[in-house]
Amino acid sequence: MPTGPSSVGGSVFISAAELSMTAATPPRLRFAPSPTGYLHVGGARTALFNWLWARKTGGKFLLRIEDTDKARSTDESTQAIFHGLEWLGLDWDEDVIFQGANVARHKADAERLVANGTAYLDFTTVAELERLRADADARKEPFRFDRRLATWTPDEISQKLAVGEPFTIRFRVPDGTTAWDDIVHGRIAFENKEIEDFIILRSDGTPIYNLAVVSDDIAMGITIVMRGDDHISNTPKQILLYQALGATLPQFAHVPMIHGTDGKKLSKRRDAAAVGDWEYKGILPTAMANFLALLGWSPGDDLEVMMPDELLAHFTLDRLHKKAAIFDTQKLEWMNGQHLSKRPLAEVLPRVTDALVRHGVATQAQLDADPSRTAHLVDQLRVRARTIEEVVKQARPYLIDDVEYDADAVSRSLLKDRIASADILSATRDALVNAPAWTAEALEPALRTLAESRGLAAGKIFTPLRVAVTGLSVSPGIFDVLTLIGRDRSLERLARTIDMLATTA
RNA sequence: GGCGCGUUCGUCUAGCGGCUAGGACGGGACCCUUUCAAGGUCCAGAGACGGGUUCGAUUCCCGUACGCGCUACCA
Repeated sequence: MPTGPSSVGGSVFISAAELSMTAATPPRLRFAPSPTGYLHVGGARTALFNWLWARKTGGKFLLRIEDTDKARSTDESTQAIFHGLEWLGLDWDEDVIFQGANVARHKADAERLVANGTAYLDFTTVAELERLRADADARKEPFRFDRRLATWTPDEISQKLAVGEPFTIRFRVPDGTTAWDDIVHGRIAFENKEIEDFIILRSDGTPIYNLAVVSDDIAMGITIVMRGDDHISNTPKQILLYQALGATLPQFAHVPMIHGTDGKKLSKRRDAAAVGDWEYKGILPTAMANFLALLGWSPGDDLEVMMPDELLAHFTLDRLHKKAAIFDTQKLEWMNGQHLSKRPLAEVLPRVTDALVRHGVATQAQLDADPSRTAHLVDQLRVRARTIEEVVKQARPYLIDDVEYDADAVSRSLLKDRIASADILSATRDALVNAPAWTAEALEPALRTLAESRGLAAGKIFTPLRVAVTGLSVSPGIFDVLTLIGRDRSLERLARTIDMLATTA
């Protein structure tokens, strides 16, 4: 049991210094992924919550790479995790800790536990364990390691050690109940008899997860362990280890999982579970963070679209959810549309230009040649797009000479009455050619006058014109379009469309 | 199987004993309009089930069901 504040004569004494210490000591939190794959959105969200709380309270946010599983850990995964966190804007304090570097301490801690009697040597082999497990299975009984199997006399032990017989170190789970007040769930309790004497050190001298975590969290001075609720059943084991090692317990906060649309764990195949997937799809990091935050936490009112500083301002631990949430791609995209138009242009501009170059829509040199035009184009396009990919798609006619005509737009706006369309486009072209200048201010009256003289609604002129010069039924305001595309290119596309309408059967 | 956690519209959620159960995404209709977005108005849509406690339960307690997690010399 954890030792509480000292109690003398029935009253509890906590010094004023101690009190102010607990209140004022900034928390130390950590994100501890294992580098066995991409950065999962669930992990990213756990990292985000840890980061938010550290930044909000003036505490520290540390990063620990749990690479003790040598078979599955890769350097690429480690890099992917770094990159994903950086992309989301989650910067960490102090040096990254690689768990593999601490195996000596892990081993020493295990040996300390043997020395103080809370752990013991177990010479049972893997094969023997498998046999025992199979037997229990056959009898339909739950298998739990029986401590008596590891009872050897001191003589036997020294003899086994002398011949180099391999052994693991097992933790001796005491009788009783292990409970804690979880920050998100409240009190959670486990009967110790439900927990078997678990291995903490393998026969090759390397640590098992629960030992490594506890040893490192103690060494790193972690005060709040915030992680996925799939770790709830590890927690009593870890608490027992803290106590056996004589360390102060941290607080625990178990945040809910994120599920796929089928209500099950997110799967790579169906759900784009890697944050890198969303980066590639043109989601903005602030939108991703906003969306992820809302999947396990809510500010308590109807606020949804939040910029990073607002997230920080509103975030509190007591509003963390208990319930797993389903990852809804459509809402993410809506959220991204909000951020796309609300974030400063300077922030989204480089992400869009990168995408334009990556998709071969423009070269960096071409975009840099006229920075104000590029900025204006992106600014116009971003308000009506949900993802950067959509911006890229709509940017083509402004950056590429060859217009791809959208078949649907053409048939709806031009081919219904080709004679009339050709006629109106010709008149439009004339009006544009004769306009005093190629500016919105000069072009607009010219086209409005034309519409009036023809007795047409302005839209009857604007729509075919839009399709003729962009090939799309979607675009910014037509005068922005014309100036963005330029006089020569606009007139040439008009001429070509008129030509097409006149000649094709 | 055992243990643990969870359960409000299709989805994300608000609610902290008395609500016409609110908002958002998505869906539908309309308005605005130069197309598309954005924005605005409106519509459909929910407290798993059964017991308690209470004058009164979505809200508190207990069962059941369902879902998820853990149950390795994985993390």
